Amino acid sequence: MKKGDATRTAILDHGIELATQIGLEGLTIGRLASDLGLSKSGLFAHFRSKEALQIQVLDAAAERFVEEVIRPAVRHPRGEPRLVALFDSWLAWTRTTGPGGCLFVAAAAELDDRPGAVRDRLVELQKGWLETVAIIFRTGVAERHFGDDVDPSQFAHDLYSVMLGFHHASRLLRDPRAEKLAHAAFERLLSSARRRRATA
Amino acid sequence: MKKGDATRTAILDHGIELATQIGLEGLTIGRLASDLGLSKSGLFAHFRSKEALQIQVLDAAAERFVEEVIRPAVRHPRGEPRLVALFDSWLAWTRTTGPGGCLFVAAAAELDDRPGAVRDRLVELQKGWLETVAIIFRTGVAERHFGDDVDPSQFAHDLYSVMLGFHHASRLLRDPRAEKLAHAAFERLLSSARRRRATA
DNA sequence: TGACAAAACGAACGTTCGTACTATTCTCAC
DNA sequence: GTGAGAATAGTACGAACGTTCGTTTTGTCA
Repeated sequence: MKKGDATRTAILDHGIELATQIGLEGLTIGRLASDLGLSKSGLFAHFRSKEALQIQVLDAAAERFVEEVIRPAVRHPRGEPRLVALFDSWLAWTRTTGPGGCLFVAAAAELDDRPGAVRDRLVELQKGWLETVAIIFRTGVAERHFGDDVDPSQFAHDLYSVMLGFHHASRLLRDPRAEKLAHAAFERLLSSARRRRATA
Repeated sequence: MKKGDATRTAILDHGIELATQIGLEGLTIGRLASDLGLSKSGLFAHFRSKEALQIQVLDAAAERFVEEVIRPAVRHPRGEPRLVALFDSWLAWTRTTGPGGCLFVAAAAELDDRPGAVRDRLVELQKGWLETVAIIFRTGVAERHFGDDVDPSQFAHDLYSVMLGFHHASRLLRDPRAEKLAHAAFERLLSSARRRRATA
């Protein structure tokens, strides 16, 4: 059990890249196979349905996401520095994943009206991600960087909105100011979450 | 030339709805035809390629968007009230369009890596929309509701980010708090744009 | 090395896709 | 009411889709 796992990994790696560009539904077994120099049936045998392939692509991407975005961030000091690191590594991630930006952003819009196991898995992953952001934010409340009157899940939602906005400006509009806009929005978000100085 | 235009309109109407749910690419001539009780070839004759159909669906949606979102908003007083109205009518729009939310949000993620005439048209429309938001914001600066140190295009970008976040929470996550989260984010955006009272 | 399993192959399936033709039916101005 | 032209239907096409099957190649360990 060695060769098989190697190809499977290669398939998923390329699958992530492809799905980011043309969508999880647009991801095609034939295309995937010919890109990797495999036969359609040979590739198909690894997964036994397209749905399984899609889910495993999602899971593989999530694994990489944890490794490349979350893990590096939690090495930074709790609170605001960790959040800043998270934001930065997320920005880097959208470049890393290949020319398509972030798979999860692409999949979110694609699957939001398509019930099924793939959608369910994506929702799970996204909820987990938002929860992670909220948890990291809470470390900032504990460190007294942020006010305890700020709802962590609201903060997580707002931060993700910033990221979605960046993705839109950067990937669709090809706006060269995208990164600047995102940083400004992030800074505004942070400053509104910081502890009020004099009041109450 | 009367019957033809009627069917064409019906096709585009249903096309908008369908494209919102399954994407502009997933939008299929056969499906569209059978839904409307037309033959594939009969429907196809109205547009002479799928690309033309997609672009006309986009244009039809844009027309409706102006009618349902922008026009009602500009009937409100310049400045902040107009912006609030715009935000509210946009929220209403995501419900109106059918069960799929906003076509443009869905199309944005789908087409961001697919070069072609459809993408070009979408980018045009989106830039126009952001410009409209910026213009409305400027009326608020003129009315001294907002500070003149705020970049209108940054504001437009931030507002659209809030909308993207709402779409994500509402359509993918089915979060019942989606609307509340969006309103809070919008309020935070507004308050940070308002004129500083005492400083500088 | 030989035996057994894992992995990849090639061909075919039924379906659906977009598009190209031709033929038929409908609509409306005269 | 009829004739012209628009609107729709019908049929066929090549390609690609996901999937199944039986076979062949490759890898692994006793």
